[in-house]
Amino acid sequence: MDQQPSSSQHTVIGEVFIRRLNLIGHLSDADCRALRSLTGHVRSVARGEDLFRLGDQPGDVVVVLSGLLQRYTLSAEGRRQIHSVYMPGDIPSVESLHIDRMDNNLGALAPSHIAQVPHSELHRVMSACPNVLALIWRETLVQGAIFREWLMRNSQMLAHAQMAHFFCEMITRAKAAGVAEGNSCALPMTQDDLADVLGLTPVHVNRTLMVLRASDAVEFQGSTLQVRDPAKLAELAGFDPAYLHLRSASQQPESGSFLLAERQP
Amino acid sequence: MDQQPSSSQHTVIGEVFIRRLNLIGHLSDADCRALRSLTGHVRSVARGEDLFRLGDQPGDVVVVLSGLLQRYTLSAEGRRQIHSVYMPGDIPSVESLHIDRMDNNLGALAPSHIAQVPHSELHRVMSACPNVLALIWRETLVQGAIFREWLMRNSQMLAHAQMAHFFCEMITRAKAAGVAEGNSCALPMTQDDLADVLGLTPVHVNRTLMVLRASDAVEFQGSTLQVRDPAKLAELAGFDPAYLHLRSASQQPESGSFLLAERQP
DNA sequence: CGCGCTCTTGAGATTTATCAATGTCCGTGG
DNA sequence: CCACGGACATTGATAAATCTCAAGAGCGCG
Repeated sequence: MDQQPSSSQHTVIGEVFIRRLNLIGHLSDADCRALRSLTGHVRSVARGEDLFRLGDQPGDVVVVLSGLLQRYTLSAEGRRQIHSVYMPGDIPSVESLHIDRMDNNLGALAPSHIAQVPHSELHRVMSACPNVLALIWRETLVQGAIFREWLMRNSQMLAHAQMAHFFCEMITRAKAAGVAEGNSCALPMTQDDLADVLGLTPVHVNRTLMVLRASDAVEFQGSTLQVRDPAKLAELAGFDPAYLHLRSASQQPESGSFLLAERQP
Repeated sequence: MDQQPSSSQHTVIGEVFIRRLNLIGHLSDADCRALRSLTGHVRSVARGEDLFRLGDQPGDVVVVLSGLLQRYTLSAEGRRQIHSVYMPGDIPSVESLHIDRMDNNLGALAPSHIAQVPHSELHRVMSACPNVLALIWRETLVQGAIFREWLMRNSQMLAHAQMAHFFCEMITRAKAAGVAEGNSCALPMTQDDLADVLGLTPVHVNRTLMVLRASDAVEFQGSTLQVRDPAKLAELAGFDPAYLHLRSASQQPESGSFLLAERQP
């Protein structure tokens, strides 16, 4: 893994915001200019490391540059529920702008690079650009819509359909973010992690995974998700991407050069 | 049921906002004055009736004055998942301010009275009072935190613990909103509705309910929730109200006279 | 009085969990 | 270069939680 300078990286951070907000709305030139002025610092996180813990009062917003982050809680009996998985280009902790105290944890599922942007920086830009404020607010609401979909998925669907649904969401988001290659994308998480996303047992995840693999719809192995038959997968999952509120579901921007692509040769 | 005038009801609507926002933050006198200027109109909704449907583009925000609302989706196989339950004093559809298209449905679980406030009215107040904007944003984030907790509950907990958890949340929120009487509150929903909250079968809900009743911790009958042993219930549920982000968990305002209390004599 | 909605009960099927062991891959240190 | 350890994946056998189907009971309301 190459060493990242932990100094300020204005351009990179602004571009991530611009790209992400453009996926769910429209930015004016002035908005973009303001966003490019955002400053913060980049650092790397090891798998298993936490950025914020329950009860913390973060002063920064996090941006994922590479790797994979998780938002999770531990239930009373010590079981982990993963609430979200964040891929490069995502902005995990926007809601900390207006909720002071973390009611969950933010950590890394894989070695990752992130940028941290002070709240004050974002407040500065938002008060200058009402439209940016509206879109960042919308971003938090889209994340809320995803929570609802996950609730439906985990509560109402059978294991194989749940899993297919999760894979559909991941590949759709990866394509929108420009971090997919065809119908594949990096998904550096273990079967145990997947179990804690879906609320299943690792053993059952393993067996379900083999069923999906046999159906030739999708494969999840070696930290990579490969969708072999998108139509079949979507049907298994009953997947409708509307809840992601992407401006255009078919959107597929050119590869995101500003993201630190984690290539394993 | 008494007939409500469907004319503008400035005072009532403003007071609901003031009370709700004061539960999760601080309003200045100027904020309150501005909120009292909100206008909208009141109407009643029958059980089973929908206010907004998937795909709609609402122009109003809804405020619950009496009864009980649900937010729900139908899964691919036609199963209903209830994502939220809204009691008097709650503001179900705030997120429609910045998400144009509904990705779920908003309907009534019981005959209810609601007020509808045009988006333009809220935008007017929010642009005059940044603090009101921040608190309304926070309100949407708190709703997101509740989604996360429901995800954890439905994915990780056993039926009886899930149910205890839901009841804990309801009584806590009812107390905070001032619509509880001691350790009881109105909860006008059926066992089938409860099943679609918890992602269980109505049959299993019925059996689990009897277990809880026998444990003498809680009773849910005749549209009323009665918590007999709060400590035992909370322990069963592993309940920690932190995710509700109430300013003070022990807060118990005087009975909300401005809410149209639905009294069944 | 009877109909519809909700609640209750029973018996058996299905899904998923649990426990425990084995297998595989890979990096590290001797 | 090989042995070892650790993390992750796979397998088998059994148990537990929950679902399905089906029928009956209670009760409010027209």
